[in-house]
Amino acid sequence: MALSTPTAVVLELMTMGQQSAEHLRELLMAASPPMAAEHGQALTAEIFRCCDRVIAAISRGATGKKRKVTDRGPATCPTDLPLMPSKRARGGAEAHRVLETATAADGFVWRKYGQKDINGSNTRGRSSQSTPMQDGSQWSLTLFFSRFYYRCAYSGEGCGATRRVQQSRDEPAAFVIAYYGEHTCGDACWQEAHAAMPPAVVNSASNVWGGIGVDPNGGSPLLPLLHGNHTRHCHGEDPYEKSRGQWSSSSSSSDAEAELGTSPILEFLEGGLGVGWECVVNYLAFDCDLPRFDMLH
DNA sequence: TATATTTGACCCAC
DNA sequence: GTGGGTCAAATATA
Repeated sequence: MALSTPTAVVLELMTMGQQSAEHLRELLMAASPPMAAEHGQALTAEIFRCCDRVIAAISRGATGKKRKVTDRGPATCPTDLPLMPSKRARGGAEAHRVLETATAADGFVWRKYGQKDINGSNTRGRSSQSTPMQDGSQWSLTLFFSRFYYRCAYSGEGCGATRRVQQSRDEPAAFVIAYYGEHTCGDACWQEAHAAMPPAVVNSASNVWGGIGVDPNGGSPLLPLLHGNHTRHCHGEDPYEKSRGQWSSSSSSSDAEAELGTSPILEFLEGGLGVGWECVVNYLAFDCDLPRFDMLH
């Protein structure tokens, strides 16, 4: 079946986008004054370019290697004792809950150990749109929130502190960070983390990264730094993918296109959807809410 | 090669 | 049955 996969759907949508852009260009050439037509030509060219990039990226991704299916067999460690409190019980046992809008850095070194899509049945906190296809069927593009689980990098030394990061439903521009347990690794880990943690600063006014340092969180999302216009000016790096790397200090923000490309989805959201989507599907949405496609009819 | 991240699967509470 | 938390093999990266 041609449209049975999200990849096929994206390709179909982008092809439709190309057609629409072509139509728009024709309309602009026919009806607009020279200046507007010139502007419109540039815009449609941009749309074409974005569509091409998305299609190319998706096509590459479709042939990429896949994770091998694991055979874990039955109950791996039936004798394992729970290291954490009861899963459900932890919901009311969190030690600290923070609404972060500036930075997720808290000075500790965290290691990501899991990620889950949350509240798939909850319409609040996600966005969706229906997309009629050329074959008459209709698909909905649904954005789910994901929740990220981190534990202290010193968990191997007995530190039982964990952290849970989730996009705020009430305030999508913020992250709710919940802390569980206490750091038993002492001041050492905190100080060590701070020693290697230059302040991460984003000049939101100019949309240029500045004073960028090493991500101290070992994978924790600094996503609140990446909102809004930053989606097009982050040097083309996926903040999650680069969790172990260094934040780019380049100021060539306008050159994002040339440096994008680590992820088809990233390209899709960075360029393919264009400015109109920028405020909605920023990095926050990019990695927390990978688009999903559900058949309506 | 070591280390960190990703992600499918498992387990458990509700 | 479903949602959420965690595990651990596979994979990526330095």
